[in-house]
Amino acid sequence: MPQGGELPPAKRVKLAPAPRRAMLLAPPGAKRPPLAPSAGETQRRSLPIFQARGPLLSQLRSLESAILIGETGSGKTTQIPQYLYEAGIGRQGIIAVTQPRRVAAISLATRVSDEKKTELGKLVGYTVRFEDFTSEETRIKFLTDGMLLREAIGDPLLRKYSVVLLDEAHERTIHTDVLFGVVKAALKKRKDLGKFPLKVVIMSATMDVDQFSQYFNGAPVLYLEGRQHPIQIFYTKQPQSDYLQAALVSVFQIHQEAPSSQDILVFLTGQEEIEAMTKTCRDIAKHLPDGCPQMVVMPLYASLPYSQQLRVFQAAPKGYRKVILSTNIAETSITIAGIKYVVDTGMVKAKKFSPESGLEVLAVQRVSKAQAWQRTGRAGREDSGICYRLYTEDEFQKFDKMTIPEIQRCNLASVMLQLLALRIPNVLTFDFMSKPSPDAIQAAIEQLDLLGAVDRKEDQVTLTPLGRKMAAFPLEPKFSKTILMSPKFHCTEEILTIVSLLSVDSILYNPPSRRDEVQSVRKKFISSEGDHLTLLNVYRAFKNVSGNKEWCKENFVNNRNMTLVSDVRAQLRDICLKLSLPIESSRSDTRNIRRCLAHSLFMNTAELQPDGTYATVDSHQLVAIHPSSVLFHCKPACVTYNELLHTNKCYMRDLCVVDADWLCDAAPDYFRRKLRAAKN
DNA sequence: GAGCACTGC
Repeated sequence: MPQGGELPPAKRVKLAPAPRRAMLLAPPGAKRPPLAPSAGETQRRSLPIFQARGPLLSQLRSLESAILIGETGSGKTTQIPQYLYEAGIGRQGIIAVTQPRRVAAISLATRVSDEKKTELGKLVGYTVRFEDFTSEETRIKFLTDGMLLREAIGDPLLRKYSVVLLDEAHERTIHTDVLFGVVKAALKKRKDLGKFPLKVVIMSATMDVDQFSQYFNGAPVLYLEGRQHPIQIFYTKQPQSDYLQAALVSVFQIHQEAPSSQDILVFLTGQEEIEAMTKTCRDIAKHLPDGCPQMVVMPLYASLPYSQQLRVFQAAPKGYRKVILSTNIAETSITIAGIKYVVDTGMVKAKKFSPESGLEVLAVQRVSKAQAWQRTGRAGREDSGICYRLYTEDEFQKFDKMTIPEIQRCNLASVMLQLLALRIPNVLTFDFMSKPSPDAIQAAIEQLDLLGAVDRKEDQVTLTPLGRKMAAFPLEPKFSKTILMSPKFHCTEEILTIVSLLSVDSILYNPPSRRDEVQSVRKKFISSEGDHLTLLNVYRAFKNVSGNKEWCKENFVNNRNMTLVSDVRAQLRDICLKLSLPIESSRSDTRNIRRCLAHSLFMNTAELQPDGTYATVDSHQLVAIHPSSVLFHCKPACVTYNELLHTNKCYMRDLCVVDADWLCDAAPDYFRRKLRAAKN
C-alpha cells in the first residue's frame, strides 16, 4: 500500500445549495388531477416537475422569455416541451430544444416520442449533422446548438419556430453563446415586425443566473426542484503537492473500506496520465492483502477506441470493484451508472488564451467551482454518494466561480464569419452575453481579411462573395478557403478528402504498448511530402479495401472515425455541387495539392533556421515539429501547418512541405508586409 | 529532440 497522503475527513458538507431568489414551482402537497393515467403517464407524473406543471405553464404562457433553473433529474428537458405542446402553447410553429451534444439530442427525441407514443420523426423528431429525423408533422424538435445556428444562417428570424428552449445553457458552449444573441435579436425583430412572437426559454443547472436574466431584459427566473441524492463531501486537511499520489491513496483507501459493489470514478487530466495511473493501480491491486476485494481498472478518454469506452458501462464481476480513471469526458458527455465515490483531483487540461504570446495554450489547471460541483454530482445519480476533493476547503473557495465561457477562450474566425453570414448589422458590436476581448475580435477579422472573406472600410466589416461561399461550409474558414481554391489547381477531389480527414478526430490509432508494430505497419502510407498526403494515402488504401474492418485493425486505423470522414466528405462534396464548383482529380500529381494548400495556409508557415530550429514567418515564434508528424525526424526548409499547439513547447501539427516561392505567389502583399516588418 | 482536454457544423 502506498504511504503518505492523508484523507481523514476534515469537514462534511451536504449538497443542498439553496437558490438565492426563488420563485418556487413545487408547492408542497400540490394536488394531482384525478385522471386514471396509463403506465407511461404514471411515470411522467412521478417526476418532480409534474407538481409544478400548472404554475409553470401559466408563467410560460405569458412570458416572452424566461430562465429555468433545474437540477439534474428534474425532468425539465423531456417534460417542458411536452407541457407546452399539450397546453397548446407555440402551436403556430415548432418547439425547438437545443443540446450541446448529438447523442443527447438523439436520445432525448427518442424518449419523448416514446412517451408520446408516436413514431420518431413524426410529432417528435431530431436534427443533427448527417441525420434529420423530422417531417412536416414535427412539432417538437431536438437539435444540436450548432445545427440551430446553421439553420439561422438561412433564416435569422427562425420563422419556423414558435419556442426555442436552449438547454444546458450553463455549459456555455460557443454555439449556445452565439445563439443567445441570435434568439434575442430574433425575438425583438419578430415583435417589431408584428410577426408571430418567439418565446425563448433558457434552461440551466447553474446557480449563477443573474447574468442570464439581465441579458434577456430581466427575464424572470423559475426554479425547479430536482431529484439529486445527498452527497457527502470530504476535503483534505492539507494542500496536496502531488495530486496523482493523493488520488492513488484515496482510491486504495476507499477500496479497503467500502463494499466491493461500490464503484469509484476518478477525475484526472489526460491520456498519458490516465494510462500511467491505470498501470500503477493494476500493479498495486495484484498485491493486496487477503480479504481485500479485487479491482477492475478502466481508463476513459475521448481518443480511446469506442469498443474500449463501452467497457465502463459493463458491471464488474462479483467481488470486483470498478475503478474508472477519466478525463472530464465523464463530467457531462458520458454518464456511468452505479458510481458511489467520486475522487476529484481538482485539475483539468484545458485550452486557455495566453495574452502575452497571443496563442492558445493547452495546460493543466484548476477546475472552477461549477466544474467541481458537476464532478461531485456524478456520485449521486442513483443513490447517496461520497466525493473526495483532493484539495482543502480554503483552496476550493479560491477556485473561479464559473469556467470561462468557450467564446472567451478560442479563435473567433468561424464565429465572426457566421455572424456576418447571419447579416448582423455590425459584428464588431454584436451583443454577446460575455463579450470576447476586442483583441480577439480584431484578430479574427484580420484572419478573415487575409483569407479574402471580408472587406474592411473604416469601422464597417462586410462579407465578400468569397466569404459568403466560405460560410456555406461547416468548416474552419481556412479549410473552406482551401476547398474554394482547389479548382484552380484541379485537385478538388483530393482536397475534399484531406479537409475531411483533418476535420475529424485522428483516424490513426496509436496504442502505446504496440509502438514498434504501429511504426512498421504505417511505413507504407508515409509520404515524404508531409502529413496531409500521408493521410490521403491512408484514405485511398481504406477505400481500396472498401473500408474492410479487419484491414483497419491490422493497420491501426480507427474504423469509426474513417466512416465519419466519408460522411463529412459527402456533405462537403454536396456543398461544392450546390456552389457549382468543378470537381476534378489531380490523380498522381501531388505537387498541385501542395500548391493549393500553400495558397490557403500561407499565414501558417515556418522556416528552418540555421541552428536547426523552426521559426514562423508570421511572428518569428520559435516552433517545433509535433512528434505525431511524419516529418518529425526530417528537416524540410519550409513547411505550412494546420495549427500551433502550445503544450510544453510550441508545436506545429499536420505539416506539408512547400516551396517558398509558392507562398509569395499566394499572398504577395502579405509577404511584402512581413519582409518590411522584419527590416524594422 | 519526444506528445494530443472536450464538443460541434
